[in-house]
Amino acid sequence: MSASGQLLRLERGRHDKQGRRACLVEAATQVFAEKGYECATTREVAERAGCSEGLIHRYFGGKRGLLLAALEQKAEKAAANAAALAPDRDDLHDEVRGIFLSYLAYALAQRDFMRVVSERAIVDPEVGRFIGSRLEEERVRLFAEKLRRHQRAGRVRGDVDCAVVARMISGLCYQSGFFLQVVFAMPPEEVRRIMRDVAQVIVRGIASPGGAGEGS
Amino acid sequence: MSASGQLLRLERGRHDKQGRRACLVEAATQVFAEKGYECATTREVAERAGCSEGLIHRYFGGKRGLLLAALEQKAEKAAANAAALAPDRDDLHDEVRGIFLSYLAYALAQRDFMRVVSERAIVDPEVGRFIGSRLEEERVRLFAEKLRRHQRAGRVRGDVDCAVVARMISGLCYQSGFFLQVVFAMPPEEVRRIMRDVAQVIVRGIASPGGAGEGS
Amino acid sequence: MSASGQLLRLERGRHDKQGRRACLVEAATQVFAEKGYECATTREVAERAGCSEGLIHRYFGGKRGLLLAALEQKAEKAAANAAALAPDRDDLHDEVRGIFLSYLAYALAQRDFMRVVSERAIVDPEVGRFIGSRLEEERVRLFAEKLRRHQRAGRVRGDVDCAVVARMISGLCYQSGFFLQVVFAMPPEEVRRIMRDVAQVIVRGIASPGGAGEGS
Amino acid sequence: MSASGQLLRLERGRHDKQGRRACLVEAATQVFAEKGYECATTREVAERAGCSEGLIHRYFGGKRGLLLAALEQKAEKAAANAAALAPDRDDLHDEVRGIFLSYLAYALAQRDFMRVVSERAIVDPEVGRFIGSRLEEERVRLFAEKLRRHQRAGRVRGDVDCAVVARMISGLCYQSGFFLQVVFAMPPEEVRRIMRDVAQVIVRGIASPGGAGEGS
DNA sequence: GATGAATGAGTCTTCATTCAT
DNA sequence: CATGAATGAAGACTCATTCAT
Repeated sequence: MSASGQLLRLERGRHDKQGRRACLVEAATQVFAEKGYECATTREVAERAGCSEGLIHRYFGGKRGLLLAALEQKAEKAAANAAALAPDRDDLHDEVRGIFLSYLAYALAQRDFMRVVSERAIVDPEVGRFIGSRLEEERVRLFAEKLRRHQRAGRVRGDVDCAVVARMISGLCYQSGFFLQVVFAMPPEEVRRIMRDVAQVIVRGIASPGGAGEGS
Repeated sequence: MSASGQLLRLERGRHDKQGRRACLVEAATQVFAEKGYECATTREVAERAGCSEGLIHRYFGGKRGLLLAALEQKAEKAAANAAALAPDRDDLHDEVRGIFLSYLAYALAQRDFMRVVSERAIVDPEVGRFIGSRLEEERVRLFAEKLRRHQRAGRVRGDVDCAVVARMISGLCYQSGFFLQVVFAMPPEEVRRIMRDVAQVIVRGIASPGGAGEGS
Repeated sequence: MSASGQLLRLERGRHDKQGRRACLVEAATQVFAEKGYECATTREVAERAGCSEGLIHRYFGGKRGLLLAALEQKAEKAAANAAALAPDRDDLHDEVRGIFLSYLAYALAQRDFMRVVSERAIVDPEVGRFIGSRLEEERVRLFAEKLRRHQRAGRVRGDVDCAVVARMISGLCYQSGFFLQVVFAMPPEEVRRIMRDVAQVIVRGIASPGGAGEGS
Repeated sequence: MSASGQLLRLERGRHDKQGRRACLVEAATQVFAEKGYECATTREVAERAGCSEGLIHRYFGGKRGLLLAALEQKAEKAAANAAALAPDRDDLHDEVRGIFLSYLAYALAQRDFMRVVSERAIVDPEVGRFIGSRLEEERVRLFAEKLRRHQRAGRVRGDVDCAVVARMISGLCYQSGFFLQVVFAMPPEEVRRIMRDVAQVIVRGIASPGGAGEGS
């Protein structure tokens, strides 16, 4: 989102711990996204934040700590944004399809930083668990809540475990949004087509028998 | 599989291009799995292969080329193994559930090398596309074939696009096998439980209306 | 001695130049002893003294000045303690042996700070000269005085230059107490045995011919 | 000795492991002596040796390993030189005085590298023990041998433990040669005067009663 | 053709010191 | 006057790659 936003700048030498931390996290998010974690240098982050390299180590304990801080901030923002991305729909099919399509767009926009997060999550177990328990769980919870609303309205079968379906949807979001589109470089329009069909299969799999879940 | 197999060894200084290449690829697969790509050193690979570092560059053009060669070998093996892992079943539910459960076991066994492949696929676009077009497509094709067999037998609705569902299944395999189990460190039994439910939802979503797709 | 004494503490922000200086010197003595001069950080000293790093520079002009101040304090204490450590004896042999043995015990107790002082004396010429002229000369003077008492009593040959012998004794104290025991890690009991013999050789070398200098 | 000798040089890129190691040890000895251990940089050592920095780490495992190697070489040379420095004398007093005076000259010549060795011996326990067991013991053994020769010739009392006196002499050598002259910056001629007197005291302390040990 | 010696560019990190508040 | 935020210079070490033998 605001990764490309205006970079906060503080005049050099100015005493402002909070501001500096924010600058550094912002600069780090940018540089990591552009260069990847390994290729990013603390020096460039410091330069872009307009402060000295030492501060990174004082405040975050090093390069890794800086990433963790950036992740933490990301998680907070993500929680706030997630709900806004796909507004509740009264049609189950619209809901599921909406989740997929909005995530596909989001993943495309965030591709660079997502690469960093994904890579680090794989390589660094602590980051992996952090992502799993903060970002992933958060999204699963949100989706489950959406599904339960439909379930209460009778649009989803009573014997469906919404948490499981939510996890399935979340996983498919990530697989299609990040892996298909970004890693495997599959054309976005093709991915969208696939996910529309996938939404239909899922909806058919969870919709109440006689129910009015199907839109198309 | 044979990652833990006996390490081929050639006497030092012996001229045997084919043998050397094989030694190096095998050693690289091991070292990459143990240390991760970045932390693995060409020196250790050469040592374990029992030859000189220079050879890695002569034969593979460097560390990256070595990984590519290891990937290529992996892809060949994977194609052979894939079919064997989940034998065809006549019950659709058994089929889908079998695919998931066998993949979960496979991912757990291959976790270390899988980490390397996934990480590199994310970081290195060429590796990403290679994995996408060789490993992923291969698996999707295999799954689609399985689904089409059920479709021809009338167990899968005629209007279902088997390729799409195959891709969905493949994505969910990877997501649950690697991300949930390995990256997010979710307990394997919990993942298995989830995927059994997921299989049911999918089957319900694609089974022929009157059909006998449901087992449990 | 009081290196392990209670650490004086002043409430933060309190204005008390004398107290602050004392706190800092005490904290510095501890930290230097524990970590060595190079590895000690002004930050830790400040933390342990309960004040800010900047004060070290304001009061002592930097890390080196802090060491100098600690040394100065040490020299004052040492002068006071030296006499007390080895009380005058009427037997020459007891006197010399007593000097050695008490120093051996002292060196063992002060090993950590002694390491710092010795190292800095070697590396920093100013510190070297300071130690030479304050600590060393002081001790030589004290020992010479002791010897002259024996000389006046006729127990030491009239043609002996007490200052020289005092310096010799002082040097042997340091060599055995610090180098043999601490640096070369020779077992203390062995060092004591050696120094008892050394005392005898010295006494025989300075005692009046017919004299009653020999005890054992 | 040859610290100021011609610096061996190999043309860059030339393959010569032995030669490179020798170059690096020699260059290190120089640079350590000039700058002190801490201030010496591996970069300068490499530059002066005419090779790349990485070699220091490959061959010696780092800066510390380089010092250890330089020390090892020093110890070998020292063993060879020691005997030559103070040739055997038939007069006991000449012998002892000769040992002192030759050491005083040696210490003055070697002052810079000696500073490094001493400092490191104090700070780094492993270096301390190395110096203690290799250099110190070697010298003590040599001196003891010299004394035993005099003892066999009846010039030294039969009840004198030559090993102890040798250690005493060795300690006084180091104390006067390095500490008095170099660390405490006492004028060399004064140190020589003191040590002549010290020699006399020692000789008087160990010479056979009726013996002809005294020269002056 | 194989070896392994040599390269050298590149990075994180540490800390005494300064100076805005 | 005390604080502690910010500085910035400096250095050891790693490793893929090259090339002399």
